[in-house]
Amino acid sequence: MNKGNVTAADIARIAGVSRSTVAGVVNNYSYISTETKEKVRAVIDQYGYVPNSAARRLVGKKAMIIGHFIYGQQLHLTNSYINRLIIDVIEEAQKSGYSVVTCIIKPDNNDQVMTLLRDGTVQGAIVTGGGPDTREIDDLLKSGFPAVFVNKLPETFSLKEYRHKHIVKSNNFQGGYRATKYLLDRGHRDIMHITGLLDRLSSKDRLLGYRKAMEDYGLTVREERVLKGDYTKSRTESLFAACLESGDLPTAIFAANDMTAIGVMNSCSRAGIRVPEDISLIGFDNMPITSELQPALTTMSAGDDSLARYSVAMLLDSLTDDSAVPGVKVLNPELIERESVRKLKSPDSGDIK
Amino acid sequence: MNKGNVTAADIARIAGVSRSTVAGVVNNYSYISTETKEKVRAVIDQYGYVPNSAARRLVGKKAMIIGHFIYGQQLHLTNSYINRLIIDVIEEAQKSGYSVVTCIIKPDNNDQVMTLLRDGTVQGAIVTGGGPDTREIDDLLKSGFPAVFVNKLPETFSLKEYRHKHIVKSNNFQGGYRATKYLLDRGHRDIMHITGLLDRLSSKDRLLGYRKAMEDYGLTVREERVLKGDYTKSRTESLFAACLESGDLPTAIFAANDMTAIGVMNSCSRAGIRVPEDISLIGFDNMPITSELQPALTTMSAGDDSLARYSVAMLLDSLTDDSAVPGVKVLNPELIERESVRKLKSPDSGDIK
DNA sequence: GTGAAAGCGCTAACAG
DNA sequence: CTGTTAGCGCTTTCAC
Repeated sequence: MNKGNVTAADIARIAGVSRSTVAGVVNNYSYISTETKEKVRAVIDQYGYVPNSAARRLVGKKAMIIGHFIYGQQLHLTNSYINRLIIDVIEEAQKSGYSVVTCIIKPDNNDQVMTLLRDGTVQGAIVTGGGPDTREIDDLLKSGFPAVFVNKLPETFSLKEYRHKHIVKSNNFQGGYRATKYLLDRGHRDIMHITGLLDRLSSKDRLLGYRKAMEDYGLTVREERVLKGDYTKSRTESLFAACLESGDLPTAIFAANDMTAIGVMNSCSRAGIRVPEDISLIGFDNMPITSELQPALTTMSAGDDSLARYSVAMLLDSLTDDSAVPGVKVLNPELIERESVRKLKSPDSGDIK
Repeated sequence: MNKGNVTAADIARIAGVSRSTVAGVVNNYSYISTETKEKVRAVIDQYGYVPNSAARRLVGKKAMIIGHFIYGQQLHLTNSYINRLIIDVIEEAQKSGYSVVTCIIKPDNNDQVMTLLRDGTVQGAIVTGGGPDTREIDDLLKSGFPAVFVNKLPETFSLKEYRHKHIVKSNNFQGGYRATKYLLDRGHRDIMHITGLLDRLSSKDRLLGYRKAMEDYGLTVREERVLKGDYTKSRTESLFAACLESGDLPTAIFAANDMTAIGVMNSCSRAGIRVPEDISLIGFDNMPITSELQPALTTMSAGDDSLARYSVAMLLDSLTDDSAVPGVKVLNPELIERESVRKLKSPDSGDIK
């Protein structure tokens, strides 16, 4: 039909009005008569006219595009909650008429990202992910550029520099605490924790939550019960193999993420140890697959789509409303109760020898 | 520092040259003297000048943005290969300096997508997903707009209308055939197939491949051995429960996707049937989780990142090179051999009673 | 080699 | 209520 290059001038000529009238119709200005609007709109529809976005942006109109910038690579391998966040952010933004360009930041593509941020393609940014910050991008984000950080504080974070930014984060301490408390409440005393990468704040916090819960129950954590993992299944399995060999098994394990929990499940299965009959297990992240496992994994949910909901909402607010007050939204992980934890009849001796 | 609104005119003034010289430096034109380039470039770097993308697009420069349009919703629930494709496409495009706006097409957001396609935001489109086509978008794609369809042929597909489009697809027939043949080669004769949604071409083809393989081995397919599933775990489990009840189990099952295979695994586990000792199992899709299961699932890979590689390559080619010949790239699924299939000593009686 | 001028398609003042 | 005019920031002839 047409090649998509119908212009406002064309419409104006065909409809017998001026170019500004066409603009008025497109932007639905109130001072255009209803009949003119209808007439022009008919022509617009007929010719499939859509205002060129570059031209409107040039004259100061918003482009309705936000950026989602994710630090880190090998996303499908680590299979973290970020996979889900990517889609949730898109769906959430679309609901408000925004589109999102999702961008994966790697050590070698800073320039590309910088350009995207500076050349006006995106109006604002959602920033996530665990990789090391790149100075250039971090610097830019420190400027007045609208951004919300999701579960990510730049390494060089200082309250002063970032005070005009929004932050959405899950409370990993609380999550670790609740997970552990859940096990404690079900009678477990000898509880092992397999950590994630401890240079990540999230892992540290989950560990801290675990320790606090144990402490609150008057239990001392034996350091052999804290296995330093890295969120991967393979590392978990080698870690756990050593534990199996020693024959000194806990009654329950709090795994720092679901992948780790899966590693434990597999190790147990191979060793003839049953979950939850012989050992109870709780994960973290609520990966979609966890509900499909046998047994279904009890785990902590960082809030599912609420991370995306809040991030997008906060960003769009700050785009629309200049007076929007930057804020910090903390989401408390929720326990998803399934089948991998068993209630003990009477608490075992725990750490008290 | 600056607010990102440094303009070419600013740079020109500061560097003491004209605006067109700045443009010449930015675009690295050969007729600018090296010293001028260096001088101007220094100023550009210092002030962090980046040409406004809207302005350059307006004068006919490409914006280096492509769209990835995905029909369908609840993507994280069905957990198909599309989740991975989304990321792979982004990474692949970024390698060539392109950014991608990923867009999920739902029944109620056609307008938004139409606009994105028509207003010049994206130069080209990659189209995927299983949902019902929307006429408006389909129409547009039928026009001269550069697009590649990945595992998706519009319902109204006709070779003539789409002959200028690129198509990347996995050969599901071949995949079904190879999966079944693998089981046959390992001595299985009584092989069940649990299908996906049969209104999807992919499911139909996988079923056809299964039938053909059986036929090539001189076996007749008993129709009770073809269970009509819908790619979900829950449906699979209810389907398989009936089968378990009857006591008439096959020696091997070819599941139309990994989720279905997982459903079978769980059902078996609950019924005390071991995989692969009692029953062999092969899936389809090579979801990341399949390697982590116990036993690790043997499955068919649609080519992992090669879908994204080919799609992006084809699209970018057709953007850069007008004379690029549209083509169809068919990817043959590959067998990922893991632990869920057992080799039978001697073929059982199969369907021959 | 470099600068001046035109114009991409749109919107926003300002006249009428 | 509608048309005219002037840019938005950039690239690109075309003179110099």
